[in-house]
Amino acid sequence: MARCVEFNEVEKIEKAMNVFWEKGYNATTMQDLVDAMQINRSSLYNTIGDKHQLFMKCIGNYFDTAMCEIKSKVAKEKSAMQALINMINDKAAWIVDSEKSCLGVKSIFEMAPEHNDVRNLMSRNNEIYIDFIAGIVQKAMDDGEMDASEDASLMAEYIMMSFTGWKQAYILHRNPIKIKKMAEYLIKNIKK
Amino acid sequence: MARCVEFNEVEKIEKAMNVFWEKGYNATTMQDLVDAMQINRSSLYNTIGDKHQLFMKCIGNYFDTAMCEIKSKVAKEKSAMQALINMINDKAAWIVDSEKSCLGVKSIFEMAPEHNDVRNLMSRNNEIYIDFIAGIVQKAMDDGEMDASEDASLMAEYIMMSFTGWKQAYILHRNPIKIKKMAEYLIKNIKK
DNA sequence: CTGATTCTGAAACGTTTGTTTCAGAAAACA
DNA sequence: TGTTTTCTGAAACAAACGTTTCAGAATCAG
Repeated sequence: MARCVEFNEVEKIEKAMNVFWEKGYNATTMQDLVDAMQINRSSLYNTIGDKHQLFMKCIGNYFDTAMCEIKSKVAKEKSAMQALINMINDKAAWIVDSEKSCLGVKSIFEMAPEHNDVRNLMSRNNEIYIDFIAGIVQKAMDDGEMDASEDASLMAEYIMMSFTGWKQAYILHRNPIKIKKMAEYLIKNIKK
Repeated sequence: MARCVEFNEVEKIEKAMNVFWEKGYNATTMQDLVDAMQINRSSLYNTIGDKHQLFMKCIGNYFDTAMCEIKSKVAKEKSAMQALINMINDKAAWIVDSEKSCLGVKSIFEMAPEHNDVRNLMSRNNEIYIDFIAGIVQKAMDDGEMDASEDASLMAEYIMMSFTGWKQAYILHRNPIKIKKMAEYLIKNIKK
């Protein structure tokens, strides 16, 4: 028998993810990745694959983490509307706190338009995420806590898309107060 | 005396802009640019400068064009609120029509976080654009056509940021109807 | 036409890129 | 311990990158 793989793949993927997150796909070199992952080039190519395959695993992992996080946060809250409000405020705080952009958004604009495999993966993931949020929105509507004049999934997408706009504004102006106001205005709009 | 420059710089910049627009900064090669601009490498370096300088001129030109366009469109409309509605619908239609992403947004997410000169230029340009829209919003508020409970410049930014979200959604799902609904919902929200 | 100057095209530059190779170290089993 | 298999590290690879160079063509003034 021979040796077995000695590194935790998920752990390494996470480190690679952070590099892509910070620099974007094209600006990230294999050297950057090898350095950050603390792994040999050969092992990387043998176990994970080339740059593109690694990237795909990273955005997969990014989504899994995000999905996991939102689910656990929502589970802690009884009121659906309150869960949504928390989510919005959390996102607003996260946008302001994090130095980095958002790997999801960054990848959509950099890669998705010209790389079908990236677009398909992100599209599928995004749909799952939206569906989950739509479920909460529907519950908030059913409970009479939220304006029910619109479709739940449209509202879910509307909320999610706002986050992208906020990130853009924050990259440009670095004004935390503005983001806070945006969050407040969004909450006001979706409330009954 | 010697020869003088024989090409129209603005015209060439525009062609370069379209390449960056389609591919993004890092994925665009000098070869792509030389081919599209129909200009020699030497002339390019002698008159405009290197890749980064060319890019800066491109996003400058992008903004100038966008600013010019919005001003002429707004000038045609008497009602401020109607001008805003037209702008929103135009943007929604443009997002669906254009194969390309948006050079502005693309550059903000790809370049602005790590390139201060890009961020500064785009931040300044964006502010000018927002101020212009805020002026129209203010007029719509003064005329009693728009909900005046919020700050005009916040509302202007809120509208602009929505466009970024729409573009993201359209890249992922290519669903024109969804974008149309988003535009309708936005208009409903800002109306009095 | 002549001479001065600038623009042009292609070739060459030195890096940097993503990827592969391969000899040797490390680990598991008998 | 010996054998087998796999993992590791560094070096090497070809291709592509942004940029520079330079001889010659093109343009002007006299």
